[in-house]
Amino acid sequence: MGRTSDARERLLEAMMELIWVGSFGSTSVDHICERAEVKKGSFYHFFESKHALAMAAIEHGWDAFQVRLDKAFSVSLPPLVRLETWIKQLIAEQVEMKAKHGRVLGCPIHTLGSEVGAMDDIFQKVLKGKLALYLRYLESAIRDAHAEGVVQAPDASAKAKIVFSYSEGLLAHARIWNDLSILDSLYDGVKDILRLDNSLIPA
Amino acid sequence: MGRTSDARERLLEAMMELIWVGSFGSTSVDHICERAEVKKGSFYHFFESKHALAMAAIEHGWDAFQVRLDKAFSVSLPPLVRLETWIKQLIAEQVEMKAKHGRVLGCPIHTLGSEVGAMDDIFQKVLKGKLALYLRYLESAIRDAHAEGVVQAPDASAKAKIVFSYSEGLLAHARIWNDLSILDSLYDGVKDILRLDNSLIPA
DNA sequence: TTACCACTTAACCAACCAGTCAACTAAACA
DNA sequence: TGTTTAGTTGACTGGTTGGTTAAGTGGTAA
Repeated sequence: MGRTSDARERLLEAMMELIWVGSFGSTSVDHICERAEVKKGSFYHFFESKHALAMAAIEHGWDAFQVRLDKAFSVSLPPLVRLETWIKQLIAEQVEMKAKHGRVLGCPIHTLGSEVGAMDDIFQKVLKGKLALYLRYLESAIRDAHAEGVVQAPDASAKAKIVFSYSEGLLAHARIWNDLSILDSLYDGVKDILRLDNSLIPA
Repeated sequence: MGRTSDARERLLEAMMELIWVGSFGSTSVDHICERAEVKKGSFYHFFESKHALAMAAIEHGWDAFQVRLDKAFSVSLPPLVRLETWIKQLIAEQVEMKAKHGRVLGCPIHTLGSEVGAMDDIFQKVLKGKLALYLRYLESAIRDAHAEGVVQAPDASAKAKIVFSYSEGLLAHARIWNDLSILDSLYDGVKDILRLDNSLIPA
């Protein structure tokens, strides 16, 4: 009963875009509504607050992201290929966003998490959950790679955390410099951390 | 002539504190004035805008930080001791801030830089300058360590960038998790990246 | 065909935002 | 001691903030 609408989806996507390009603090409800072509009353019909929309937008964005993660880290692939695909996807996404918005955007979860700090408990809980999930993909691939003997990582969990922090740090660096070429070193950096002399892909 | 005042310094410190604990966006001129116990009129007597104060506060905070960097990375010390002192200082600072504000704050320049992205050119120029300067300390110590043969870093510049991105990523991680213990792995992580089996300090 | 209700619309609110200003105060120096 | 002037004060502005409300509109399902 009643009419249908895609305003909810348009709001989710506008919010994600604005938070990613700018920040949570710099994104106002009016801006979101304008971008989504939705009137303010409709906004509050679908979401009870700006915070609630932000949470839903992160959740929504993550779901799409996880599909790509599942593909990149498919257990059907050799572990080194998984890692290589992950890096390729990551860079491709940044290239796409730079083409779209003229800026290197980095990782939205890390950027948003840094911004709000531990100021908002519920918010932070969601972000921490996603980041922990992300880390698991890396850890599993590195553990498998170690088991195959193609990588030196007796403590796969510790190694994954290093790779993860490094990649997030580098993404933030690229965002601050607004320079895609900074990401060129990601491939070699991960190789270095994992002690791979040759290509990630075995010949 | 005319009276003197330390209101300028109080404003600089209040701004630094509020930006570091929260964010630029969440910090209002009223908050700054309240924290610094300065009336708004006085604020605009010393600084022409909130932006201008933020820039001055970063500059002011960096100057104090650089004194500690110069001490930690003193060429009089063996390169590995420099790196160890750097990590010790970094952690000590985070411990101090957590005791003071109840939160792990991470690196203010990286956090602020991520927040404003490339949206504010002048802002970003200052932040990039500081980060580039910071990187030089690491690079020099790693190059010296390699020359002494105590570290495996034929490309000291590349290695320094990895260590730097890793440390910034880890700091952001600790901020998001609001957990000091995350920083415990910094020591081992840097050792791993630099290929040091034993303690950083030679026996 | 009609009744219901999910959705839409625009006007509205109090609080807050960055920034202005003119009158005022007191410390430093001659 | 008197003059200068850097620093102080509080009231003010116009615009924006997140959020509310009440009256409508039109698609859907019975």
